[in-house]
Amino acid sequence: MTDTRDILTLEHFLPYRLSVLSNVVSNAIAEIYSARYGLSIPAWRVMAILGRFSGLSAAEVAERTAMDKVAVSRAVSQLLADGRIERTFADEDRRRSNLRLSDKGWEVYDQVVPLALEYERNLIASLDPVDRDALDRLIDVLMEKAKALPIPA
Amino acid sequence: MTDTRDILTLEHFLPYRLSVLSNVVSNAIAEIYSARYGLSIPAWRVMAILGRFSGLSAAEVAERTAMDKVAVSRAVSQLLADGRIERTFADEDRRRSNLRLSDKGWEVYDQVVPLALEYERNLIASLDPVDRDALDRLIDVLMEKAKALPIPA
DNA sequence: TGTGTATAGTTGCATTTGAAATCATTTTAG
DNA sequence: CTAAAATGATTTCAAATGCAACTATACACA
Repeated sequence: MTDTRDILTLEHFLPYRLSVLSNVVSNAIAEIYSARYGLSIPAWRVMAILGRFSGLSAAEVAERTAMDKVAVSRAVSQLLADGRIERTFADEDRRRSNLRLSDKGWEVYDQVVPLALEYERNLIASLDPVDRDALDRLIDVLMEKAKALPIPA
Repeated sequence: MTDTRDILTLEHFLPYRLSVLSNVVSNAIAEIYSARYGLSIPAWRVMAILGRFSGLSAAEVAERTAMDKVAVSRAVSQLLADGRIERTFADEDRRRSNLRLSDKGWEVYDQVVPLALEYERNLIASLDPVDRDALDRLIDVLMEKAKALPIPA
């Protein structure tokens, strides 16, 4: 009978390491648009996804950004108020919104995106192509696994 | 003169991918202790670090967990109220706290840690040893780089 | 010693967040 | 055709979070 105690070493615990890394990176990116354009993280996420897929509904934005629908709703209000997106409602179902960047929104988008991409380039600059592929693959594998894993008993 | 527009593809953008992965994993882990033991994420982080390094001050907890000192202060109050940690103040500097798990705290710790470790094991179960090493190394490299990178201009 | 500065930790306040309730519209079933 | 259920989106309210101000103790040095 052993009475050894399991010890959790945070600095080696993958979930913790991911969380710290993700926070540092997200905060750095947020600097690009928060101070300069007064965009919250949710607001920028909405703009980013609309830059890629124009005409999505609020629910589709939520799904594609992994955001809460309340967060999307609030970000959309703010962006509408600032004139950075436009909204119509679908003819065939007038509950359903159609969201897209306005000209003003595209201007912001065109300023922020190159900076965000540059940050990413710098971040991975020290990785060789093999490492970059490995990183992409590992994230995909972990993501799939995490989604499939049952909530621990 | 080209007028191609940079498009940010969120699903390929590393900071976004990290954020989503980290959220999914953190939420799964939080399930282990939040519902069952009424522990918030900050409270559990404090317990986890005290299980590893007993006697730390609040500031040292903050440093080692990458938490805000206000968050630590509040988590400490809560844990004291629940009787899960004990606090004394250092003789040589009575501002400085000494925090440690109580017997009751260790009981919770001993329940949660094996489940957290099991979750981690399951998460990386499909990675071979080479991939696991690569993952650890890549996180370290990115972490160092992220800390060193200037806030984007 | 006394005065100014630094440090550990807490508290107050304003903002953000999230869950649940609500509103409006559409779809389904009888 | 209507009543009930479902869906897209917003609002409400309570809890979590973060910054700045504050308290208490310690240190520096004239």
